[in-house]
Amino acid sequence: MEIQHPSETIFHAIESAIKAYRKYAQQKISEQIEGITLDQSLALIYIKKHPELTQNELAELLFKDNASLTRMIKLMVKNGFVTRTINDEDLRRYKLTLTKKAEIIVAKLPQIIQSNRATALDGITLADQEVVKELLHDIKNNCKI
Amino acid sequence: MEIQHPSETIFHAIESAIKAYRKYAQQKISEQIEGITLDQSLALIYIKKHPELTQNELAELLFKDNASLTRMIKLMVKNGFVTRTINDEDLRRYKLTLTKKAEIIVAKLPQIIQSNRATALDGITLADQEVVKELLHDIKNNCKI
DNA sequence: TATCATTAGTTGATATATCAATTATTAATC
DNA sequence: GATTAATAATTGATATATCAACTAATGATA
Repeated sequence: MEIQHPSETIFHAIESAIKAYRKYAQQKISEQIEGITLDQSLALIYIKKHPELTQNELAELLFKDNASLTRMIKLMVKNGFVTRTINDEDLRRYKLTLTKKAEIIVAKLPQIIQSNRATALDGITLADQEVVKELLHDIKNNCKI
Repeated sequence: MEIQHPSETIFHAIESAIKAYRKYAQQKISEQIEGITLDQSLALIYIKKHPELTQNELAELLFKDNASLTRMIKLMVKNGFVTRTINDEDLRRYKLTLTKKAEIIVAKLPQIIQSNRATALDGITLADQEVVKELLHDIKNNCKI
């Protein structure tokens, strides 16, 4: 049985594109902000905008395993980006809050991220982006078990 | 500055789709073959088809760091999928060869992979796939520094 | 209200990602 | 032919991915 060579598939193209973007975005962030990863940056944005999110919900948004997120949060606390406090309404969960250091970072991020996205999507129409989003959404749904 | 929320972006859609596909593909492989990852499976296919590839070239095809691939190969040798022998023409590189165990696996893989891809791409036209591939290719090129 | 199921989060084990530094070999240049 | 540059692969340090097993708290139900 002859299958299409992996590097010719759409899946290869998808991985290739997202890895290139992540690498580029991380570089651009690192140029201006020290000691933070792309995912940590996104985590800060999410926490700031939706402070009520549970870690599990945050994990899903960031495409991370709960276990990974636990360790990521732990590291972000250690690195002084986030503080964790008890949530009196539900003792299973925690409240995550940005530190001042993180607030300063979050203030800088939008320009960087905006610029990264603009660079990555240069010359690509919004209409095409929507087509791609829909197709990717279909792939995702097709893969639900 | 208000930027588009990360989860609304095309990058989020890309990550979401590829992660769903990888998870699905891994599950389907695991159902039929024990003790091998999706990436290791792809590595076997590449090695079988292009035995002359260096580890660095292989790494690029699999979207892995050279360091990651070194460890992956080491593990595949340990797990009895691959043997490494000296390359007399260039002592810096190695020859990678599939073991019998791996040959049996590689014989089973095409059906599984074919089926996985078909499931993931169900209802999506080839024409649309090409559009997406092109757009992803553009993103990749835009992100080259 | 006692039992059971669900939810939120953690931990251990193992594999992989990433960057930088390093070794060994080969290629290029003078 | 000696020096330098480039290539192939490895290693160390640190972070993350993944699965399974686990604790603790809350919710549902009988």
